[in-house]
Amino acid sequence: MYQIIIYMFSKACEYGIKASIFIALNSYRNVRVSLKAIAKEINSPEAFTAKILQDLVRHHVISSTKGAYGGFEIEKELISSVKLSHIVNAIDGDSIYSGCGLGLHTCDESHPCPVHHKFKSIREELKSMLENTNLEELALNIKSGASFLKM
Amino acid sequence: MYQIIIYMFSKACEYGIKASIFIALNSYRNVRVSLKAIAKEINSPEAFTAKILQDLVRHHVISSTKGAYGGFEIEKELISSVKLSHIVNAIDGDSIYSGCGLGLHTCDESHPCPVHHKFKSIREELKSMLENTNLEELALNIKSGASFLKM
DNA sequence: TTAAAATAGGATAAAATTATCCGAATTAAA
DNA sequence: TTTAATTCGGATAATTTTATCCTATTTTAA
Ligand code: FES
Ligand code: FES
Repeated sequence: MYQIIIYMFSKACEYGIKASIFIALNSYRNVRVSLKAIAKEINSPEAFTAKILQDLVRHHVISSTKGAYGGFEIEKELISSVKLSHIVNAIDGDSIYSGCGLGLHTCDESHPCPVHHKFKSIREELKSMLENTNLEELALNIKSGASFLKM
Repeated sequence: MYQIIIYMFSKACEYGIKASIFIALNSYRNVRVSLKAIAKEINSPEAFTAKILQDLVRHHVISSTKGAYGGFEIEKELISSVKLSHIVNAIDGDSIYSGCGLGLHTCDESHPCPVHHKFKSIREELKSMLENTNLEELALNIKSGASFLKM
Protein backbone atom coordinates (compact mmCIF):
# COMPACT_ATOMS: atom_id res chain seq x y z
CA MET A 1 0.00 0.00 0.00
CA TYR A 2 1.19 3.47 -0.77
CA GLN A 3 2.33 5.85 1.91
CA ILE A 4 0.96 8.88 0.18
CA ILE A 5 -2.40 8.94 -1.45
CA ILE A 6 -1.97 11.89 -3.69
CA TYR A 7 0.41 10.27 -6.08
CA MET A 8 0.80 13.61 -7.81
CA PHE A 9 3.49 12.34 -10.11
CA SER A 10 5.14 9.09 -10.94
CA LYS A 11 8.82 8.88 -10.07
CA ALA A 12 9.47 9.21 -13.79
CA CYS A 13 7.63 12.54 -13.83
CA GLU A 14 9.37 13.77 -10.72
CA TYR A 15 12.74 13.14 -12.27
CA GLY A 16 11.63 14.55 -15.60
CA ILE A 17 10.44 17.80 -14.07
CA LYS A 18 13.49 18.27 -11.88
CA ALA A 19 15.86 17.40 -14.71
CA SER A 20 14.13 19.84 -17.03
CA ILE A 21 14.45 22.62 -14.50
CA PHE A 22 18.15 21.94 -14.05
CA ILE A 23 18.70 21.81 -17.79
CA ALA A 24 16.84 25.08 -18.24
CA LEU A 25 18.91 26.70 -15.56
CA ASN A 26 22.11 25.81 -17.38
CA SER A 27 20.80 26.57 -20.82
CA TYR A 28 20.44 30.20 -19.79
CA ARG A 29 24.20 30.20 -19.40
CA ASN A 30 24.62 28.27 -22.65
CA VAL A 31 25.90 25.28 -20.73
CA ARG A 32 25.02 21.82 -21.85
CA VAL A 33 24.66 19.33 -19.00
CA SER A 34 25.43 15.65 -19.00
CA LEU A 35 23.24 12.86 -17.68
CA LYS A 36 25.76 12.35 -14.95
CA ALA A 37 25.57 15.94 -13.79
CA ILE A 38 21.79 15.93 -13.93
CA ALA A 39 21.37 12.74 -11.92
CA LYS A 40 23.78 14.04 -9.34
CA GLU A 41 22.03 17.38 -9.06
CA ILE A 42 18.52 16.05 -8.76
CA ASN A 43 19.53 13.00 -6.78
CA SER A 44 18.10 10.41 -9.14
CA PRO A 45 19.26 7.04 -10.45
CA GLU A 46 21.37 7.66 -13.51
CA ALA A 47 20.19 4.92 -15.86
CA PHE A 48 16.53 5.47 -15.09
CA THR A 49 16.95 9.19 -15.57
CA ALA A 50 18.54 8.47 -18.94
CA LYS A 51 15.36 6.75 -20.11
CA ILE A 52 13.26 9.69 -19.07
CA LEU A 53 15.53 12.20 -20.77
CA GLN A 54 15.30 10.13 -23.93
CA ASP A 55 11.52 10.42 -23.73
CA LEU A 56 11.75 14.16 -23.32
CA VAL A 57 14.11 14.41 -26.29
CA ARG A 58 11.76 12.34 -28.46
CA HIS A 59 8.94 14.67 -27.52
CA HIS A 60 11.09 17.72 -28.25
CA VAL A 61 10.82 19.07 -24.74
CA ILE A 62 14.60 19.12 -24.49
CA SER A 63 17.34 18.46 -27.03
CA SER A 64 20.45 16.32 -26.80
CA THR A 65 23.89 16.19 -28.36
CA LYS A 66 25.79 12.97 -28.49
CA GLY A 67 29.49 12.48 -28.04
CA ALA A 68 32.18 14.18 -26.06
CA TYR A 69 31.12 17.58 -24.78
CA GLY A 70 27.57 16.56 -25.52
CA GLY A 71 24.64 16.64 -23.14
CA PHE A 72 21.16 18.08 -22.77
CA GLU A 73 19.87 21.59 -23.26
CA ILE A 74 16.78 23.63 -24.03
CA GLU A 75 16.81 26.43 -26.55
CA LYS A 76 16.87 29.60 -24.47
CA GLU A 77 13.97 31.20 -26.27
CA LEU A 78 11.79 28.17 -25.63
CA ILE A 79 12.28 27.84 -21.88
CA SER A 80 9.40 30.10 -20.99
CA SER A 81 7.06 28.23 -23.28
CA VAL A 82 7.73 24.78 -21.87
CA LYS A 83 4.90 24.02 -19.47
CA LEU A 84 4.79 21.38 -16.77
CA SER A 85 1.99 19.78 -18.71
CA HIS A 86 4.31 19.23 -21.67
CA ILE A 87 6.79 17.37 -19.53
CA VAL A 88 4.13 15.28 -17.88
CA ASN A 89 2.48 14.49 -21.20
CA ALA A 90 5.77 13.41 -22.70
CA ILE A 91 6.47 11.01 -19.86
CA ASP A 92 3.08 9.67 -18.81
CA GLY A 93 1.19 10.06 -22.05
CA ASP A 94 -1.59 12.49 -22.78
CA SER A 95 -4.58 10.53 -21.61
CA ILE A 96 -4.29 12.69 -18.55
CA TYR A 97 -7.33 13.67 -16.54
CA SER A 98 -9.60 11.42 -18.52
CA GLY A 99 -9.62 8.75 -15.86
CA CYS A 100 -12.12 8.47 -13.06
CA GLY A 101 -10.82 8.96 -9.55
CA LEU A 102 -12.49 5.76 -8.45
CA GLY A 103 -11.51 3.75 -11.48
CA LEU A 104 -14.75 3.75 -13.44
CA HIS A 105 -14.16 3.10 -17.11
CA THR A 106 -14.36 6.79 -17.97
CA CYS A 107 -15.03 9.94 -16.03
CA ASP A 108 -18.45 10.83 -17.31
CA GLU A 109 -20.56 13.72 -16.12
CA SER A 110 -23.72 11.81 -16.91
CA HIS A 111 -22.61 8.65 -15.13
CA PRO A 112 -20.52 9.98 -12.26
CA CYS A 113 -18.81 7.95 -9.60
CA PRO A 114 -19.51 8.85 -5.96
CA VAL A 115 -16.65 11.30 -5.73
CA HIS A 116 -16.91 12.80 -9.20
CA HIS A 117 -18.24 16.22 -8.26
CA LYS A 118 -16.01 16.49 -5.26
CA PHE A 119 -12.88 15.80 -7.24
CA LYS A 120 -13.71 17.55 -10.42
CA SER A 121 -12.85 21.03 -9.26
CA ILE A 122 -9.62 19.92 -7.66
CA ARG A 123 -8.58 18.12 -10.78
CA GLU A 124 -9.37 21.10 -12.99
CA GLU A 125 -7.36 23.30 -10.72
CA LEU A 126 -4.40 20.98 -10.93
CA LYS A 127 -4.75 20.75 -14.66
CA SER A 128 -4.75 24.48 -15.21
CA MET A 129 -1.84 24.83 -12.86
CA LEU A 130 0.21 22.37 -14.89
CA GLU A 131 -0.75 24.11 -18.08
CA ASN A 132 0.17 27.51 -16.75
CA THR A 133 3.42 26.83 -14.99
CA ASN A 134 6.47 27.18 -17.20
CA LEU A 135 10.06 26.15 -16.80
CA GLU A 136 11.32 29.70 -16.69
CA GLU A 137 9.64 30.63 -13.44
CA LEU A 138 10.64 27.35 -11.83
CA ALA A 139 14.25 27.78 -12.90
CA LEU A 140 14.36 31.35 -11.65
CA ASN A 141 13.19 30.27 -8.23
CA ILE A 142 15.95 27.73 -8.05
CA LYS A 143 18.45 30.37 -9.13
CA SER A 144 17.32 32.80 -6.48
CA GLY A 145 17.40 30.15 -3.80
CA ALA A 146 13.66 30.29 -3.28
CA SER A 147 13.28 26.62 -4.02
CA PHE A 148 15.40 23.48 -4.19
CA LEU A 149 15.89 20.43 -6.37
CA LYS A 150 16.99 17.98 -3.71
CA MET A 151 17.10 16.88 -0.06
CA MET B 1 4.64 4.84 -17.10
CA TYR B 2 1.24 5.65 -15.71
CA GLN B 3 -1.62 6.67 -17.90
CA ILE B 4 -3.01 9.12 -15.40
CA ILE B 5 -0.83 11.45 -13.42
CA ILE B 6 -3.16 12.27 -10.64
CA TYR B 7 -3.09 8.92 -9.03
CA MET B 8 -5.75 10.11 -6.68
CA PHE B 9 -6.11 6.74 -5.06
CA SER B 10 -4.42 3.42 -5.21
CA LYS B 11 -6.56 0.60 -6.53
CA ALA B 12 -6.78 -0.60 -2.95
CA CYS B 13 -8.31 2.73 -1.93
CA GLU B 14 -10.67 2.77 -4.85
CA TYR B 15 -12.02 -0.61 -3.89
CA GLY B 16 -12.10 0.30 -0.22
CA ILE B 17 -14.13 3.42 -0.81
CA LYS B 18 -16.58 1.80 -3.17
CA ALA B 19 -17.00 -1.22 -0.92
CA SER B 20 -17.64 0.99 2.09
CA ILE B 21 -20.32 2.89 0.24
CA PHE B 22 -22.04 -0.31 -0.79
CA ILE B 23 -21.85 -1.69 2.73
CA ALA B 24 -23.28 1.53 4.14
CA LEU B 25 -26.10 1.42 1.66
CA ASN B 26 -27.09 -2.03 2.84
CA SER B 27 -26.54 -1.37 6.50
CA TYR B 28 -29.32 1.22 6.37
CA ARG B 29 -31.61 -1.67 5.54
CA ASN B 30 -29.97 -3.84 8.18
CA VAL B 31 -28.59 -6.10 5.51
CA ARG B 32 -25.17 -7.63 5.88
CA VAL B 33 -23.31 -8.07 2.62
CA SER B 34 -20.85 -10.78 1.68
CA LEU B 35 -17.49 -10.32 0.05
CA LYS B 36 -18.91 -11.96 -3.03
CA ALA B 37 -21.77 -9.51 -3.30
CA ILE B 38 -19.47 -6.57 -2.71
CA ALA B 39 -16.94 -7.57 -5.34
CA LYS B 40 -19.69 -8.15 -7.82
CA GLU B 41 -21.33 -4.82 -7.10
CA ILE B 42 -18.20 -2.72 -7.29
CA ASN B 43 -16.62 -4.79 -10.03
CA SER B 44 -13.45 -5.66 -8.17
CA PRO B 45 -11.33 -8.80 -7.82
CA GLU B 46 -12.72 -10.83 -4.96
CA ALA B 47 -9.58 -11.99 -3.19
CA PHE B 48 -7.91 -8.59 -3.36
CA THR B 49 -11.06 -6.93 -2.10
CA ALA B 50 -11.05 -9.37 0.81
CA LYS B 51 -7.65 -8.10 1.90
CA ILE B 52 -8.84 -4.54 1.82
CA LEU B 53 -11.98 -5.30 3.76
CA GLN B 54 -9.85 -7.02 6.37
CA ASP B 55 -7.84 -3.82 6.69
CA LEU B 56 -11.00 -1.79 7.13
CA VAL B 57 -12.25 -4.20 9.77
CA ARG B 58 -8.96 -4.02 11.68
CA HIS B 59 -9.22 -0.25 11.65
CA HIS B 60 -12.84 -0.40 12.78
CA VAL B 61 -14.15 1.39 9.74
CA ILE B 62 -16.49 -1.51 9.07
CA SER B 63 -17.33 -4.64 11.03
CA SER B 64 -17.53 -8.24 9.96
CA THR B 65 -19.30 -11.39 11.01
CA LYS B 66 -17.84 -14.76 10.15
CA GLY B 67 -19.71 -17.86 9.12
CA ALA B 68 -22.90 -18.54 7.26
CA TYR B 69 -25.10 -15.49 6.93
CA GLY B 70 -22.09 -13.47 7.91
CA GLY B 71 -20.67 -10.55 6.00
CA PHE B 72 -19.80 -6.90 6.39
CA GLU B 73 -21.74 -4.00 7.82
CA ILE B 74 -21.44 -0.59 9.39
CA GLU B 75 -23.38 0.37 12.45
CA LYS B 76 -26.17 2.60 11.16
CA GLU B 77 -25.49 5.40 13.60
CA LEU B 78 -21.86 5.55 12.56
CA ILE B 79 -22.32 5.83 8.82
CA SER B 80 -22.48 9.60 8.81
CA SER B 81 -19.34 9.87 10.86
CA VAL B 82 -17.16 7.72 8.63
CA LYS B 83 -15.14 10.09 6.48
CA LEU B 84 -13.29 9.30 3.29
CA SER B 85 -10.11 10.17 5.12
CA HIS B 86 -10.72 7.34 7.58
CA ILE B 87 -10.98 4.81 4.80
CA VAL B 88 -7.92 6.11 3.05
CA ASN B 89 -5.93 6.20 6.27
CA ALA B 90 -6.87 2.63 7.07
CA ILE B 91 -5.70 1.40 3.70
CA ASP B 92 -2.74 3.58 2.80
CA GLY B 93 -1.52 4.53 6.24
CA ASP B 94 -1.74 7.92 7.84
CA SER B 95 1.45 9.52 6.61
CA ILE B 96 -0.80 11.20 4.13
CA TYR B 97 0.07 14.59 2.72
CA SER B 98 3.43 14.68 4.37
CA GLY B 99 5.23 13.78 1.18
CA CYS B 100 6.65 16.25 -1.30
CA GLY B 101 5.08 16.30 -4.74
CA LEU B 102 8.49 16.06 -6.33
CA GLY B 103 9.84 13.45 -3.98
CA LEU B 104 12.01 15.56 -1.69
CA HIS B 105 12.58 13.88 1.63
CA THR B 106 9.90 15.94 3.33
CA CYS B 107 7.58 18.70 2.26
CA ASP B 108 9.09 21.61 4.11
CA GLU B 109 7.94 25.20 3.85
CA SER B 110 11.43 26.42 4.53
CA HIS B 111 13.06 24.16 1.97
CA PRO B 112 10.42 23.93 -0.74
CA CYS B 113 10.68 22.03 -3.99
CA PRO B 114 9.98 23.93 -7.21
CA VAL B 115 6.28 23.12 -7.20
CA HIS B 116 5.65 23.38 -3.47
CA HIS B 117 3.65 26.57 -3.43
CA LYS B 118 1.73 25.67 -6.52
CA PHE B 119 0.63 22.34 -5.12
CA LYS B 120 0.12 23.25 -1.55
CA SER B 121 -3.30 24.80 -1.97
CA ILE B 122 -4.53 22.00 -4.14
CA ARG B 123 -3.37 19.45 -1.66
CA GLU B 124 -5.00 21.23 1.24
CA GLU B 125 -8.21 21.39 -0.68
CA LEU B 126 -8.11 17.70 -1.34
CA LYS B 127 -7.31 17.00 2.25
CA SER B 128 -10.20 18.97 3.63
CA MET B 129 -12.49 17.39 1.09
CA LEU B 130 -11.53 13.91 2.25
CA GLU B 131 -11.97 14.93 5.85
CA ASN B 132 -15.37 16.43 5.23
CA THR B 133 -16.98 13.88 2.99
CA ASN B 134 -18.84 11.16 4.83
CA LEU B 135 -20.22 7.82 3.78
CA GLU B 136 -23.80 8.86 4.34
CA GLU B 137 -23.90 11.47 1.63
CA LEU B 138 -22.09 9.20 -0.79
CA ALA B 139 -24.47 6.34 -0.10
CA LEU B 140 -27.52 8.54 -0.50
CA ASN B 141 -26.34 9.66 -3.91
CA ILE B 142 -26.02 6.07 -5.00
CA LYS B 143 -29.47 5.33 -3.65
CA SER B 144 -31.04 8.22 -5.50
CA GLY B 145 -29.29 7.28 -8.73
CA ALA B 146 -27.22 10.45 -8.73
CA SER B 147 -23.98 8.49 -8.82
CA PHE B 148 -22.77 5.00 -9.63
CA LEU B 149 -20.40 2.38 -8.29
CA LYS B 150 -19.42 0.75 -11.56
CA MET B 151 -19.06 0.85 -15.34
C1' DT C 1 43.33 8.20 -36.58
C1' DT C 2 42.70 7.13 -32.18
C1' DA C 3 40.95 7.67 -27.66
C1' DA C 4 37.78 9.47 -24.53
C1' DA C 5 33.29 11.24 -23.40
C1' DA C 6 28.61 11.17 -24.18
C1' DT C 7 23.84 9.79 -25.56
C1' DA C 8 20.78 5.81 -27.36
C1' DG C 9 18.67 1.69 -26.72
C1' DG C 10 17.91 -3.18 -25.75
C1' DA C 11 17.80 -6.62 -22.18
C1' DT C 12 17.22 -7.68 -17.60
C1' DA C 13 16.57 -7.23 -12.57
C1' DA C 14 14.44 -5.41 -8.37
C1' DA C 15 10.70 -3.54 -5.94
C1' DA C 16 6.05 -2.27 -5.32
C1' DT C 17 1.33 -2.99 -6.27
C1' DT C 18 -2.32 -5.74 -7.60
C1' DA C 19 -4.31 -10.20 -7.89
C1' DT C 20 -5.06 -15.26 -6.93
C1' DC C 21 -5.19 -19.61 -4.35
C1' DC C 22 -6.03 -22.50 -0.61
C1' DG C 23 -6.75 -24.14 3.88
C1' DA C 24 -8.28 -22.82 8.67
C1' DA C 25 -11.67 -21.03 11.64
C1' DT C 26 -16.29 -19.64 12.58
C1' DT C 27 -21.21 -19.50 12.40
C1' DA C 28 -25.97 -20.63 11.47
C1' DA C 29 -29.32 -23.58 9.69
C1' DA C 30 -30.93 -28.05 8.56
C1' DT D 1 -24.11 -33.02 14.49
C1' DT D 2 -23.30 -32.22 10.06
C1' DT D 3 -23.09 -29.23 6.28
C1' DA D 4 -22.83 -25.12 3.87
C1' DA D 5 -21.62 -20.37 3.86
C1' DT D 6 -18.48 -17.17 5.24
C1' DT D 7 -14.45 -14.37 6.89
C1' DC D 8 -9.37 -14.74 7.97
C1' DG D 9 -4.73 -15.22 6.88
C1' DG D 10 -0.63 -17.09 4.80
C1' DA D 11 1.69 -18.12 0.53
C1' DT D 12 2.35 -17.17 -4.07
C1' DA D 13 1.79 -15.24 -8.73
C1' DA D 14 1.15 -11.54 -12.17
C1' DT D 15 1.68 -6.94 -13.45
C1' DT D 16 3.49 -2.45 -13.31
C1' DT D 17 6.90 0.70 -12.07
C1' DT D 18 11.43 1.66 -10.98
C1' DA D 19 16.19 0.68 -11.52
C1' DT D 20 20.51 -1.37 -13.53
C1' DC D 21 23.72 -3.19 -16.98
C1' DC D 22 25.95 -3.49 -21.17
C1' DT D 23 26.90 -2.52 -25.91
C1' DA D 24 26.49 0.45 -29.95
C1' DT D 25 26.88 4.86 -31.85
C1' DT D 26 28.27 9.55 -32.14
C1' DT D 27 31.27 13.40 -31.46
C1' DT D 28 35.20 16.11 -30.17
C1' DA D 29 39.87 16.77 -29.16
C1' DA D 30 44.47 15.33 -29.09
S1 FES E 1 -16.72 9.67 -12.80
FE1 FES E 1 -15.28 9.31 -11.24
S2 FES E 1 -14.17 11.17 -11.24
FE2 FES E 1 -15.64 11.53 -12.79
S1 FES F 1 8.46 20.64 -0.73
FE1 FES F 1 7.70 19.65 -2.51
S2 FES F 1 5.58 19.83 -2.19
FE2 FES F 1 6.35 20.83 -0.45
